[in-house]
Amino acid sequence: MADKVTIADVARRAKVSRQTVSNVLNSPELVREETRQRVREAVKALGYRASQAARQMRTGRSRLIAVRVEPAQEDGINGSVFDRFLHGLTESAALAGYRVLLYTAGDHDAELATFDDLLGVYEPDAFVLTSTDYGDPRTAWLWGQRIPFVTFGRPWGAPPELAYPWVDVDGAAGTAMATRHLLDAGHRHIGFLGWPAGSGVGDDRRAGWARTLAAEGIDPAEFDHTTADGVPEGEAAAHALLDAARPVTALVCVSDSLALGALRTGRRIAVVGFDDTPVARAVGLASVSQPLAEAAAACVDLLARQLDGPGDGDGPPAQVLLEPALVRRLSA
Amino acid sequence: MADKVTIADVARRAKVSRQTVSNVLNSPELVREETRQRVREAVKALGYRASQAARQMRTGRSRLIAVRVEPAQEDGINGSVFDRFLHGLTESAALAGYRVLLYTAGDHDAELATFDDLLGVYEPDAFVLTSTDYGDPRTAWLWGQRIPFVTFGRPWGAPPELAYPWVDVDGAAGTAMATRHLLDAGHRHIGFLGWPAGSGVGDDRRAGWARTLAAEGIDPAEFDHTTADGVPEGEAAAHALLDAARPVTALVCVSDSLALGALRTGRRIAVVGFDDTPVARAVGLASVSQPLAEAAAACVDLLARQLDGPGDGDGPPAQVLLEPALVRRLSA
DNA sequence: TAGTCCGTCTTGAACGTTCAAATGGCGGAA
DNA sequence: TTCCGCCATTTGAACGTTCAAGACGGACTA
Repeated sequence: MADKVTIADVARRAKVSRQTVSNVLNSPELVREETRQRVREAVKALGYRASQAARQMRTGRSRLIAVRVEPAQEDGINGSVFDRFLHGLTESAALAGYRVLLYTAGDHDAELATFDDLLGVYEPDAFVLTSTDYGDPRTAWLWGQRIPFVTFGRPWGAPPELAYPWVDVDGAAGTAMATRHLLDAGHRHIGFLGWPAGSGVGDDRRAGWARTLAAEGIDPAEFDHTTADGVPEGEAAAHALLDAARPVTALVCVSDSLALGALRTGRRIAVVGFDDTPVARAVGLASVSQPLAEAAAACVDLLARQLDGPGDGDGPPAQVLLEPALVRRLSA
Repeated sequence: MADKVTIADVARRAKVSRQTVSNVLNSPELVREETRQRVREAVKALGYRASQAARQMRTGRSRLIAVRVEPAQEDGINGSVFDRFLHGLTESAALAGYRVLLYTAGDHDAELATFDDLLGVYEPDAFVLTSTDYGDPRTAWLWGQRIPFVTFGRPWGAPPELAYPWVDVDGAAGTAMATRHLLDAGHRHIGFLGWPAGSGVGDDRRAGWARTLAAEGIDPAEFDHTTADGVPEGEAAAHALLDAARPVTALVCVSDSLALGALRTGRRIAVVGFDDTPVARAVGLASVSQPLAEAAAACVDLLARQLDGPGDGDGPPAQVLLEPALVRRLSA
């Protein structure tokens, strides 16, 4: 195992000073073309790579982005969504010269403590927060400390002075798309299996379905059914809507779990789920698919703009809202 | 945002030298009890945390464990397995004073290049490799470079001189358990849906089923069916075994994907899958469950033993084989 | 009494990088 | 000719920690 190659080794070989090597790597325009070449050759010949730790000592930048690994959901069907997002994030971060550092935390308070701990020890340059909810204390905390961060998920109900950058997928557009598709297929009584009001994500998805039905002159209220997430819950809820006075012939669901439950009724109805999880693919369930790799790339992009951009945090914090896609399968 | 608290700040406040503070934190037995107290108070009062970057400069230890995020499988059903493992790993690592650093890589060659890159820049102390296969070049490379690592998965077919530490779950024990359960329920013609021979994991799982049947005087050969992974593949394979001269009445499957396919035949047979993925839970599929949190903890434990242990890598590299559990559900 | 050792604490140096300031050569303007 | 400014490069210092070595006092030993 070769000993560590330092910038001094490169300098010696290229017959220049340490600083010139550093300049070639960080501010090449300061160095004469000929010298640049010579240094670059020495770097390549020796296989030199700048030590991140040493660099961090001077610059205060760790080139680390911290992300929380979600505990697998009880239900777990949605686990793969985070999985794919994380994969995309790691890949995009690497391209931008960053690495992803993981942490876990039980609840929000524990997470704030972990923020503090991480910042003291590993000093990540930024955080990516997922699954934001109403009154999320994490965004306010980070904002207060001036720590760069992005959320994957809109700032549901956050005070407007917290104008931080976020990335999200337009859930309403997704359910609208699904509803439109079912209307085009001739359905009129299109139900919605959703979560209880109060979750930003759930309300957003319901809104897309409701407004699309309303635009056709159909009152959605009667076809709306609220339940906790889960396959059995979905099955029960679907039965309720199927056995109503005016039974539904199609269902748009807020999650694949609920949609899967609807399929298990065995009744001949069209069903569309949400998230295009592996289960959906496996059982032929149509579903709204989130562009997770793009979302991850957008997160990294927004962070890089804050971290590597010019002035300190100038320009308006950008927000990105991505369009989901409807994946048609046997079920619809 | 308070400026960074350094060891010198603590030293000043406790009226001792930098080194004494360092000793209180790293080798408390060298410091007099009274002084220790005083320093500890100062640490707490100032909220001091040792900077990992500075520490790394001196000690050469980054307290980082590198793990590759698997690209979501085509099928994706098994994605959540890695998810849960990763979560456990992050948690266990944190308890041992380490953090998990992610990377991605297309194929084995790209991964070797990434090893080199990471080691040059972030200098992780160790790697955790998942899904090892026959003739895996990664273990040999890391071993050659004397980089500490553990694999989650046995060294299938690796030369015996590569006696590195590993953690795995006894797949054969899992399928044996499943088979035994089906025998106890009165089944005799118990089929196996497996992957083509040549994958260590698949062959291992097949072996547990085969030896349990053989012990009952039943020749397994006739009930063995090999296919690629996937739900449709499982459905087709199950049909083949059901329509054979001596049809099976129960199936043990190498994966939940195949088991799900078997369920979709709609025939009345008992089915057991493998991995206890969310899908299994959702559709009531019995499945063999791997203790992933324990496996992750064991990985961290083996690494910590190498990294924080006494002498340099003395003692035999430990191996851990964990027992899976059978989760009974509607399907069996 | 002098020498040795041990327990406790301090001092100086080093890890590898980049920032800030200094150096030296060269061309052009006064 | 002299001086200034610019370009290319070098030098010294600093980031925060731990290692290695040293200093000091007191107890124990010869």
